[in-house]
Amino acid sequence: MILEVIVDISSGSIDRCFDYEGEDMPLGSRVAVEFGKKQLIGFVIGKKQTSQYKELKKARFLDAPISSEQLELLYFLRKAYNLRYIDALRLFIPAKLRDEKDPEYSRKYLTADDSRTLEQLMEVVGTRAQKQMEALNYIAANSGQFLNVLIAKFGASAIGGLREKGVVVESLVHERTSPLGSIDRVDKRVTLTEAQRNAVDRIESGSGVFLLHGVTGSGKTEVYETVIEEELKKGKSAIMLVPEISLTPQVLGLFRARFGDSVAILHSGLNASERYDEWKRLKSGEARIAIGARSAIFAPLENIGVIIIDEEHDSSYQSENNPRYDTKRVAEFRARSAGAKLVLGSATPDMETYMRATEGKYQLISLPERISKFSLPEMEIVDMVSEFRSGNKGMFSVTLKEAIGEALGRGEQVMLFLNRRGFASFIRCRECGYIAKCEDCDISLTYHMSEHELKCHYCGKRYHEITKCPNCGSDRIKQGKIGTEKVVEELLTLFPKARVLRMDRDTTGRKDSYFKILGSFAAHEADILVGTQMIAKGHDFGNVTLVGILEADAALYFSDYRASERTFQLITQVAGRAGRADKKGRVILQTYAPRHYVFRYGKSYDYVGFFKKEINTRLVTKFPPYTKIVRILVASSDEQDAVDCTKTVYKAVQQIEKERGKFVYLGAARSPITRMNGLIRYQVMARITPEEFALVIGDIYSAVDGVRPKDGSIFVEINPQSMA
DNA sequence: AGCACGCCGACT
DNA sequence: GTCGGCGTGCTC
Repeated sequence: MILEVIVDISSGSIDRCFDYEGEDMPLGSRVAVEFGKKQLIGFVIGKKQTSQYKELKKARFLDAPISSEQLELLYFLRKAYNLRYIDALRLFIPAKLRDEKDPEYSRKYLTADDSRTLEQLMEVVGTRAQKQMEALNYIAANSGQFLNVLIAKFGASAIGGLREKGVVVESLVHERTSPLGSIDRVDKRVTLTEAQRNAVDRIESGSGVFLLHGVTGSGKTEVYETVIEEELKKGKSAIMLVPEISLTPQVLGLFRARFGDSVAILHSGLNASERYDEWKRLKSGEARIAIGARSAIFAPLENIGVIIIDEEHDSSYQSENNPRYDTKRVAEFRARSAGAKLVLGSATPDMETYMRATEGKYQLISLPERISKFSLPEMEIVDMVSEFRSGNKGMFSVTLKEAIGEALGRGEQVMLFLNRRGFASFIRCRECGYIAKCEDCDISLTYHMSEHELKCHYCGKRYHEITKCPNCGSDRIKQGKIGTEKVVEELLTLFPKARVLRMDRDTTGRKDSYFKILGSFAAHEADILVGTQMIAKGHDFGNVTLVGILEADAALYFSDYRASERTFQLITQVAGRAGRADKKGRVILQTYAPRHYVFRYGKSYDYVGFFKKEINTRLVTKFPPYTKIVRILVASSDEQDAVDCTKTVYKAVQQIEKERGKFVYLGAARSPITRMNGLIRYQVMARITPEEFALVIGDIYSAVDGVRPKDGSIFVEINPQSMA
């Protein structure tokens, strides 16, 4: 039998089948092959009787990790995102299955030789070897430790000395960092509210895609859990996706408590063998619920009954690095091909999602009421322009200062949000709140220091630098951007006794420090938490009664068409942090644009009102969901090469436009971040109506594939989440 | 991705 | 004369 095999090398020129000889085996089988002179893993995606090649090498069957349903998904991914076979295949299998030579992720573990007493061992080591003695004592006191830990602690030579002297014993230990030992299922009988019951019934009796639009605290989670339970009863399986950031131990604990061992959790904290274990439990059917961040959409489940995407508006569902894909679209495809339902849940749905719901493409289910009697906190909007005019030049308004003082006085906690996204800085007049915007796109302009120009990132239009406000003539016009450090600094001069924690990109370099900071704030080891929107999600702190948003409008002016939408999401999310149970919360929102509609609707938690207003703006300015933004990013170490490649691509896309129809916009320019990792970046931007997009995207992909920067990369992004 | 083949500059 | 640079082409 001739097998058509995709080998495990990700390269454009090898993205095709190679023929091998082998026994009959199912499609999706994993095989061992010799490719050139290398031993590789490969995947069988086709079978045939004859080959045009004479001398075929043999493929050895290993296992069959990919189902036919997943293979369908493979072809979808390939077509929709121009992915290579192997890049898509890799999504379906844990890393472990790619490198078998890696034994069992076990680590060497050293223990003191227990056939002798510690005294005897110390004698062997000798008093001269200080470091070794120290290490030996440590090992004995802790009844052993991993080799790598010991080396990090005492140095390789000291540990080497102990091993040479034979005073320690080595063993291999399979390590599990987070023991997933059996957990008993707690039969938590939740009584659903009428609205929740209704939602469950509609989902269970229907099919297709549902948008579960529920305000913060309306109990979406119970709906998800009940739906999953019902599907399990029908003998089906379920996938539930959550934003990476909300995969907290608490959330996981809740699901484990409800579903016990039938849930497999795929999160970034797992090491390769833990991930493999969870994968195997799903593959074997031992676990029938997969919970995880976006990549869990590829979980090896059969007979899927429901796919749930919580916080569906979250930007982490869009993969920004290869392989690039949009989880919601993948989920929609997978649900349809598996005959499963898809439930998208959010308090602030994505514009596109909600539009589809209004068009009847998705079924809209609303949970308008909060479960608990406590209403959402009151929002106060403080006008920073009048604050500035009346002489307060600081970053805290009088109202906020007083409120912080009061909260601290009562021993309660405060969260302060600083809206700082991306790199771009907008230009704002501090006297009147004027913002420099593009005449054509109504998007804030970005100041480019090197060229002393203002630019629109969506159409590339350039404007002269301005030093005087065109609106009021003031010269207090400058880049509006403040950092968390400055907030903390000013905070400490105002409240010297307050214990302040800061959380942003800089303080959360390591993965676990994020949880550490939140944990320490939850334990009331600090009074005030200052951070970017990172702290807006998940995590409820019972003692937080005041939330301040310092630059509530900052996100409005990032050169991004989603600016208002993101601001609305942020306000809603942040408001959910203030006040719980018995303590009434207060939200203070500082802005230079108090009359902007996002605040009007945000204040009253009126998503639908906001949506209607915003969707109209999108229609007028021709942004998604009324268009698709196609961004082709060219990166090269050589400026001229980057320019040449960009020109070639631009011309090719221009040709496509000429042949297939009219785009809303097409242009080429330097990328907003011109340099990244030593590469010069240029981009071609297009805005295309959805109908035309379907016609031309294939051609655009092939045009891009035909261009190859010498030393760099080129790729296509659809509706990029950020323009960096 | 690797690895081989292949054609031009500075060294024993 | 040779060692070695990395450009191009191939892997069933």
